[in-house]
Amino acid sequence: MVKLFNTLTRSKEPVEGSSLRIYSCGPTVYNYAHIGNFRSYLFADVLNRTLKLAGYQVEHAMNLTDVDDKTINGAIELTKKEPGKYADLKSALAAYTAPYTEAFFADLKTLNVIKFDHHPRATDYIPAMLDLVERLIQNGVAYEQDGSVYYRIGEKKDYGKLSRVDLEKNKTGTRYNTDEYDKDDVRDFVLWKAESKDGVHWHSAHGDGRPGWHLECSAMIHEIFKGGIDIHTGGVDLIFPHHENEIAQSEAGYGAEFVKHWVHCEHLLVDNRKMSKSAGNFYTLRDLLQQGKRPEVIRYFLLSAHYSQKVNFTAEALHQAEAGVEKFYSLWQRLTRVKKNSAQADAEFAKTSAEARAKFTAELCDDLNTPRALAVVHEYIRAANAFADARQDVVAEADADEMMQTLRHFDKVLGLLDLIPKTGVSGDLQALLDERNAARAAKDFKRADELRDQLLKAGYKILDTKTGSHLEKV
RNA sequence: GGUGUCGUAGCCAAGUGGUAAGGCAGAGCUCUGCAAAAGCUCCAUCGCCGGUUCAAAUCCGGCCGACACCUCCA
Repeated sequence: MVKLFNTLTRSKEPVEGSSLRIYSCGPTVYNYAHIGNFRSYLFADVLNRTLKLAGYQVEHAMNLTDVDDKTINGAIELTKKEPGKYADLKSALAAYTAPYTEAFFADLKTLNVIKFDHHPRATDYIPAMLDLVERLIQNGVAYEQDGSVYYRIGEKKDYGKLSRVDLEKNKTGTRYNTDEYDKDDVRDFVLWKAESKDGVHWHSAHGDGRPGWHLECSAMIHEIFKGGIDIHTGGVDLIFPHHENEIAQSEAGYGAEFVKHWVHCEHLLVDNRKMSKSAGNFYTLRDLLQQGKRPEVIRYFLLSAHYSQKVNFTAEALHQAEAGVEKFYSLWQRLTRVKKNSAQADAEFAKTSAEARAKFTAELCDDLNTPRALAVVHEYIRAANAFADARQDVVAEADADEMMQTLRHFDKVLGLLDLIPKTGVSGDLQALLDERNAARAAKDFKRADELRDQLLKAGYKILDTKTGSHLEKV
């Protein structure tokens, strides 16, 4: 049974049921996603993987926001750059968002995020959104004003239950700019925005317009899951107003319970500061890869802190993550080359392994405690290395299997083994290694050390073991 | 102004009433021709002050210090 902290109740609650419907807020495809975004998507991945490891059936959707102010501005820029190329602004919008959508999927793959079942795009769900708008008007909680439709917050008695924002108090001392709005109440939020024929627009009973930001998630959840969902995830910044508004419109429009479990992931800081373009500490995944950072290291780094805590992205932290990944890989590679015999399995070690697997799962089931899960992994790595040390790298096949099976079990959530760098050792390198070992056997240590340095420069370090020498990528 | 989060060793980071997980870095040792890798050993009383309790990092109050949301934002 997995337990998750529920933002709605501010307490850890069990996830009931065996078949779960999950919706995670995904990217707005107006740019390449940054490392902070990926924390959130990786969090969704860890949730997904953990639930499956714990035996749940999972149907998981992550949306793509492809129509909003930012994407529309991008589309307008496109048409300015290449006048006449696009039939209308809507097709320019599609052209503008396509490469970022593609990049997003590529980036998820780079980080070894398991594919989600659905990736609904807002523009594919306009009818569903308009349907929700009509329901809200019929139910008396939304009203039209100059071609736009607004949600009347005053009608929702428990508005604010998720974020615990008290709009009555917030009304004064506020940053709302009243002049910009034609709404009955400044706090009301827009469901449907009137838009001229020149803008990105769809036809509706209220004239031409386009959806407000909050609308898509409610409509898509309703369409895809035909009802409420079990878990909804997103970054903490979405709690208010986005998720609060989603709750309001979904509950008022569809009636039934909307979301059982709200789970939010904290922000990532870079060098202890909020990441922002103006501060010059804004990194996309692509930027980092270009700097030579490895995806598996980024993945490990993001797992090393609990999702509910801020995590600080620094060069030092990344270095520490790299060391952790190396330890994991290095044991895996050791196991692939260990000499095997047909001796009986070591019962005590089998027990250690089984306990480690169980503990790993248990830690994750406890509100996705990845730091504790990693602690279990490290303890196991130590035990396994000690086991192999004691047997001078000659172990029973059954024991080797046990160890690999355990690492694979960890990897069902860690997702690191798929990203292991290919260690194809060329014949040239192998020849150098052989020559070095021959020199060493002949006690020509000067020559042996020269060759070792040469290999290191080529990017390989030598591991001398009882069963022979091996090269491992640095 | 409102709401909320956080402050644990040089660094990263768990633990939320029973006497401080794990990792990185560092030191010593084993192994090694020397190294590397691996293993073993060592390395903190939890921002400050007060309170509750047999017992507090963990609960309560105050203070100090970071930060987030309230506006597009993962």
